Amino acid sequence: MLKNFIKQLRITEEELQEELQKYSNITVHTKGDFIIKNDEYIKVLKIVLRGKVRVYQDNEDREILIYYLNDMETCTLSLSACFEDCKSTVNAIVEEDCAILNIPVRFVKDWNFKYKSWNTFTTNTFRESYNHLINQYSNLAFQPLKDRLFDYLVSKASNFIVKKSHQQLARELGTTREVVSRLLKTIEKENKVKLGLKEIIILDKN
Amino acid sequence: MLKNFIKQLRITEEELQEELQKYSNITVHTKGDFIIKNDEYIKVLKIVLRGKVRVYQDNEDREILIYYLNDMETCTLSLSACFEDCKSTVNAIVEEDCAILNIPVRFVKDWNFKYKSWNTFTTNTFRESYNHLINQYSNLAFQPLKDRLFDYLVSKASNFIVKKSHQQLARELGTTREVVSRLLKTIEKENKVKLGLKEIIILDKN
DNA sequence: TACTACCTGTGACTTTTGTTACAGCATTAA
DNA sequence: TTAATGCTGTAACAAAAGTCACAGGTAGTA
Repeated sequence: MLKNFIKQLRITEEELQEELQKYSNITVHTKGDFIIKNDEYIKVLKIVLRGKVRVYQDNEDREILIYYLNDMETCTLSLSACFEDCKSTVNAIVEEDCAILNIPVRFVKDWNFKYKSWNTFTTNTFRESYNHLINQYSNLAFQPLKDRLFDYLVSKASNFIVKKSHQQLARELGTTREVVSRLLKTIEKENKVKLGLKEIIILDKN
Repeated sequence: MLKNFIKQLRITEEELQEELQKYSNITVHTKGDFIIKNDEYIKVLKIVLRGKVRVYQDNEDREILIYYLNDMETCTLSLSACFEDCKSTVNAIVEEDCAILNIPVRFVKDWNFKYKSWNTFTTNTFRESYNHLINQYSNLAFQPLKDRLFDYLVSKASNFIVKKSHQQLARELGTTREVVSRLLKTIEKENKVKLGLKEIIILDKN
């Protein structure tokens, strides 16, 4: 699995490959495990090799999704923490059993100037995350919840189907279950989705 | 002014200092000038040496502030664009006359692995911007507008005074003038601010 | 002075979102 | 089978934010 990662990232330097072998380790986790907890120090860079992790912020009784980590994705916030010792401001919880590559923070920073491919990797991670977050931000600012919900469904659908409960959707969008139920009903009346139990079928992507 | 920048960023490599001298140029702009326009290609990294620039996204009739650039601050989005040719998704407008350092994108990427101090600079820029944006994001998600407005006033106050019109505040917070006027009035009734013409005095920071 | 362009205040109304409360189903474990 | 738990639907109400309309103030300037 580490080899996949090395390949996917185009880590060509043999020396870096060896360092990765030597200093990183792979851990496995099952659904519901917390990978990162709010207000705890971040000591390793977490890269999801396989599985799915939800990274979110919470606020009293509500939450908002920051991002999902899927196969071969890196937690940008823990990457950021590698460059300055700091506490996490988010939680990360395993949604699908996963294998995680853990790289102690002290290496991540050094490698950044030592290995070109690592430099490219960290820069791209930051860049993509930043652009993604700006989009999220302006959607949150401008789009009514109904549109954000529908767009979210479309983005998360595989084969036009989203297998999530209203509660989950509410969490990820930073709202409440009742509101999601209500909005889904109105979207259904517009013939854009069909609602089932823990399953939503997208009928019309516009 | 370029020397200030070199000093402030701790750019120690003489070779990089020379490259900066050689390839970058400084432009001056007056209030109201657009530095970056939505949907235009980004060709240079913009660093504000002196002055103030407002970077925002717009959406039909409303806007939302992404960030302000003050003395010695770098436009993270144009930095991001240096690593992949792309169009701007924001506008940047001069709010206070300014001097801007322009570095053609092709250098920025190369320097990132060539000069350690440049690498540190770009990484820090990304890191700080990302953290800042995550805060903005979760405030937008969780805080009522009244609290965001008050916090914003506190953050922008110098000597407990904010010299902005309600219209400006509305723009920066992604809302409308009437809403700001109304909220400011209720905050004034709570004796937390005192309203004047184009001037708001903070009385109580809590 | 008179004109213009901003700026602020505010009432009345609408829309969106959140809250409370409850009912009915489905699924799983005991 | 029964109980418990989680999922969905929905009415009724409350609060927050946005919209419309208009009045009056201030400052610059022609």
